[in-house]
Amino acid sequence: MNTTKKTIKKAAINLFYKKSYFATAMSNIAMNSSIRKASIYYHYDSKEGILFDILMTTMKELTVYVETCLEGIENGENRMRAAVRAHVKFHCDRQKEVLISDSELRGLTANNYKSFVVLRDAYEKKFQDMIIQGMDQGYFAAGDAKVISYAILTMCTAVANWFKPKGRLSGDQISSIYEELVVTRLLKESLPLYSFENSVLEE
Amino acid sequence: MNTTKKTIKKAAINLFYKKSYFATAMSNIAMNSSIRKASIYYHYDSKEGILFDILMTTMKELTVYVETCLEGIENGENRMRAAVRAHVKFHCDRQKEVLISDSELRGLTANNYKSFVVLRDAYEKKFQDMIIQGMDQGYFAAGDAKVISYAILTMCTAVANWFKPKGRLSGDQISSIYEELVVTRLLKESLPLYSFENSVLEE
DNA sequence: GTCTATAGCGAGATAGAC
DNA sequence: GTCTATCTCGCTATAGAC
Repeated sequence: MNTTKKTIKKAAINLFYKKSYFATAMSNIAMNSSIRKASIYYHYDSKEGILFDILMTTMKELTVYVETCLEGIENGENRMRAAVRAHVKFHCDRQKEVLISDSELRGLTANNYKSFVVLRDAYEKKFQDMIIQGMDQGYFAAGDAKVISYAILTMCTAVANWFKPKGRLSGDQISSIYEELVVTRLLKESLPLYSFENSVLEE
Repeated sequence: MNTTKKTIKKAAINLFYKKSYFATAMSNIAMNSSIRKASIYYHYDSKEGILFDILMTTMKELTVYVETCLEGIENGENRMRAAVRAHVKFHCDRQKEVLISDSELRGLTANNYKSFVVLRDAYEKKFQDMIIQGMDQGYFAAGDAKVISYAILTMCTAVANWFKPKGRLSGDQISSIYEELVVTRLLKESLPLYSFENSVLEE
């Protein structure tokens, strides 16, 4: 992707985040890219094209990032820990893009919407499978796997709603807190007492 | 509020939920209210006036509902349980309005935005205070109270993102699951072993 | 209280010069 | 590849009849 296109995309990310997709005009994007609005159409077919580009690349990069962080980890609990860490970290580092991904899907026409949802569902399924496997094999506490998956994913995703880049805690610190909250508390809490010592010794 | 105004508000809620605030035109609202768009301006000053009405009444009703559900409950843990149940139930029952409240704040001009945020912050502070008190008094496990508050509130709020009115689980069932997830797992998990029996017997 | 008609504006997108 | 100029459309909001 050439420099101008990158500039346009970055300006769009800032504006869609700040004002929302529909409230952002092509002229706004143009002004923030130091270009005339007609020139944008050399790089993108339409306004929706910009949104689609942002959404797809963000979703793909999230998927790749989490996969990279899981590489080489065999143990199921540790994979879950790494996945939560990576998901939360990405949602701190790429706050604007992921918030757009969360709230601007209604800006997509049917086909583009479908393309995006395929990626998102595949991503979410990986988390669900990790949780279900843990429950099946007993290293995570039993529970309604679907609901617990939603609870965990939405909780980790929502970090992007309140994270402040210059706040008290860094993205890494928040990732660590969430790793503990999710895996130690949410997923392992209700192990029966008699197995508690075992589960500690086994790790 | 008269019948016509209620009809307009209800149509707006459906459209803002489905298409977003900015993508909804006054003519859309008019059509779904079986009225001409000019007639809307007899009931509301502006399009933003409709949004503001929806946001404020929803926030106020949420606050009143949760307060009502807490009435007469003294025990701190039980208050937290009731608050989570009520919050989640409301987010199932009033799914459309709360999703608008979550994603359309950028449609408000400065003064209206401030008015809304005052209500929202006051509401969230009640949850935070319950959590902090529980940690101080030791019936909730220690942790970063701020982050845990955010984690809990965003997780419970996000139920509105995936809840399906005709799905497998009712709002009441989901409320129960979340009550357990939040209070038993997230907030009580890491009590040290020696106090575990005590904390069970004391309840 | 609701209507028809329209003002006034800014949007997304295109044409064609350079 | 970027520009100026412009098309066409639909938006929020208002005027004034009934």
